[in-house]
Amino acid sequence: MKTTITDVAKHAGVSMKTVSRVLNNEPNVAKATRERVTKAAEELQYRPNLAARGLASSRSYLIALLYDNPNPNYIIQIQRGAIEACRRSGYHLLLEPMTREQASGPNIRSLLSRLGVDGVILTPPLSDYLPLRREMEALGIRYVVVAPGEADNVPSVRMDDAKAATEMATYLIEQGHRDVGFIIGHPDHVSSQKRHEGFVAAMTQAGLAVNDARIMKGDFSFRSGVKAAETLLGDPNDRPTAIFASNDDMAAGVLSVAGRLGIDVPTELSVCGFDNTAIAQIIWPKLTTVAQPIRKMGMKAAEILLDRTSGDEPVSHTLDFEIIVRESTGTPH
Amino acid sequence: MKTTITDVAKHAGVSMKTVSRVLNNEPNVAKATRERVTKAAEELQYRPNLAARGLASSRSYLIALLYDNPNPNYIIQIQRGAIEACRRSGYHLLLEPMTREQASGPNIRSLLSRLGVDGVILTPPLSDYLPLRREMEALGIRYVVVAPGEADNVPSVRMDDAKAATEMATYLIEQGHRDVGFIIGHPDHVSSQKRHEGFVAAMTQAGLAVNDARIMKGDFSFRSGVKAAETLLGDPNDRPTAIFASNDDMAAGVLSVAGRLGIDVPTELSVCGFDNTAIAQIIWPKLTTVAQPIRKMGMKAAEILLDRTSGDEPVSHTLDFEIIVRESTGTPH
DNA sequence: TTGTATGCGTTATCAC
DNA sequence: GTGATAACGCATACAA
Repeated sequence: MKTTITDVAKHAGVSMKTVSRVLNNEPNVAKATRERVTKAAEELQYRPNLAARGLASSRSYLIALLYDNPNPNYIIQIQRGAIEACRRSGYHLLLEPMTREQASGPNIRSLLSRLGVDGVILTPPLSDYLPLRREMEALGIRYVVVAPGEADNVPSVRMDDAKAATEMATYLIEQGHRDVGFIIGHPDHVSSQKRHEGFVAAMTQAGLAVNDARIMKGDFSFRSGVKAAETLLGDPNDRPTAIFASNDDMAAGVLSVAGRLGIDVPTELSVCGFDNTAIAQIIWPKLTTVAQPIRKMGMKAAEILLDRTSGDEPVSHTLDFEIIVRESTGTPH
Repeated sequence: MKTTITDVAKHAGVSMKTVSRVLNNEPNVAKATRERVTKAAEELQYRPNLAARGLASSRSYLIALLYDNPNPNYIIQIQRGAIEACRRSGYHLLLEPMTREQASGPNIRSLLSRLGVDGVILTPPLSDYLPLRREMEALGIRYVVVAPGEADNVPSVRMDDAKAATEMATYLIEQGHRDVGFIIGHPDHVSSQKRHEGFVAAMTQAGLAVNDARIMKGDFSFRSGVKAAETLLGDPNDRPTAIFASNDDMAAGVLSVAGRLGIDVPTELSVCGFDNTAIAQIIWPKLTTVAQPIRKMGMKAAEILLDRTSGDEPVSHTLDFEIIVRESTGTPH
């Protein structure tokens, strides 16, 4: 039924060690032998046994993804990227959703050590959860954090929110907009602050005044986008020609208010968001927005974990975002 | 560093076999011995090694979730449920995203057998992908399909779309609506047809005529919802008092048209969707919709896999949906 | 370039 | 009830 490495060895007329060498692409095998073994493995439909391999090498060929209360799209993309990297190295991805409470509870230690995974990926908000990191370090488990708030001295993968916001605002300015409204995100998120800073930087760089009346406070919700837009667009004689919302949900809120007020987008008003979530494409007109390299972050995180050659110095990678121009922005008139 | 079963045995003054017995809750162990072993394991912070256990028992303690082009929210919820069930049994969930092409390619066989998982969960649209199922059967891998189109003779977990649509429509009728519009989903999805059938059944049961002019064809997209609503609501003198869209995206489209036309929801028009996706709560007014028991389906699927006691007869489970009433529906006036 | 012997940590077999 | 001892399938020193 199950063909083992010994069967292959017998079939190829070599020792199991040689088979092992071939299977793991180790050097020092004659070309002819290698081919013979490969062929034998093929014929016997040999598949290495993960458990046996793991036991012998004291590796699990597994890495774990830890997350809490995920934004489904975000976490799915992280997963995609991580899995892609795993497959290239014969690894598999284990899922471990957990609340902050669980992450700090007494069980986390047993959970982590029981897994016996070769590495762990931490996603927000777990990325900034220090007790969890401590635990991993105590257990000697390699880990990479995704999009941490602070630039700690740990392996991490991130995106430059401020730079992205600057670039998006600059795009708006280049389109000819001079009077741009901005809706800030939830005050508890580091990204809110950074995106706001990035926006201000772009305006300043362009020599444009940042009018406080055009800066609204939101909380990342559709509803808060609606409210901000009602204020921003309330006076027909004093409206910005563009509104930059800190995320897509709020931008969608702006769009709905514009529709209600009979303001055509993008001819009378340009609207852009941030995150490139599903709603950006669902809604109409489709949103111009910033796409975070989420999939790539997941991939890179896994790669860092799987790359055993890398030294001990923690590597921090900043990946490129992308400005996605759709139908919700244009030149003012 | 790593405490093994032998360490625990020594510490407790018994043989490793006895420890194994205790750990696996096997019978034939004196109560006192059992306690002594448990205590020793506790003190030594013993954690069983997955790989070793798997090798010896020829089980992997892993089940795999196969999916293709997932709706993020859907798959995340399936994952949550499956993981919950897995944890209760000391299992872990492996993720295997794959396209239909991959699932039918030559690699699938090696991938499946290499995994050595103890079971596989298939989610739509892979649930109805027969070649994949064949492969699993040939390999002798246990599997459960989630929400298959046809009621085959395989273990499955599903929801009754038609019944849910009937119940939702009945709710509308009970609110006093007599003239209800309906937007059909994408023609390629089995659920579209079933939801339509369910709607018609409710109307018929209530003795209400199903006016063809009130039945629109959509494709599950926001845009198609907009178009359907424009037709349905175009004539101020001939409008339905409620619109039932086959999914939330289309319902959101209806909402946006209503907003543009100055039709107040829910006082002048009731709108409801299906699926309870994120947009149902993001948008305003929040959508009345049908919540599929997605998490539970994932959980049930995993349970079926992990329940070795169940006989050979394939079990099909139909789980309960839930009608979620929010702000987008009310009584007509 | 190839082979032999041993061990990884657990479960399973059988004897006591 | 309990305990030796042999698998499980592979990797890894160490030899040859």
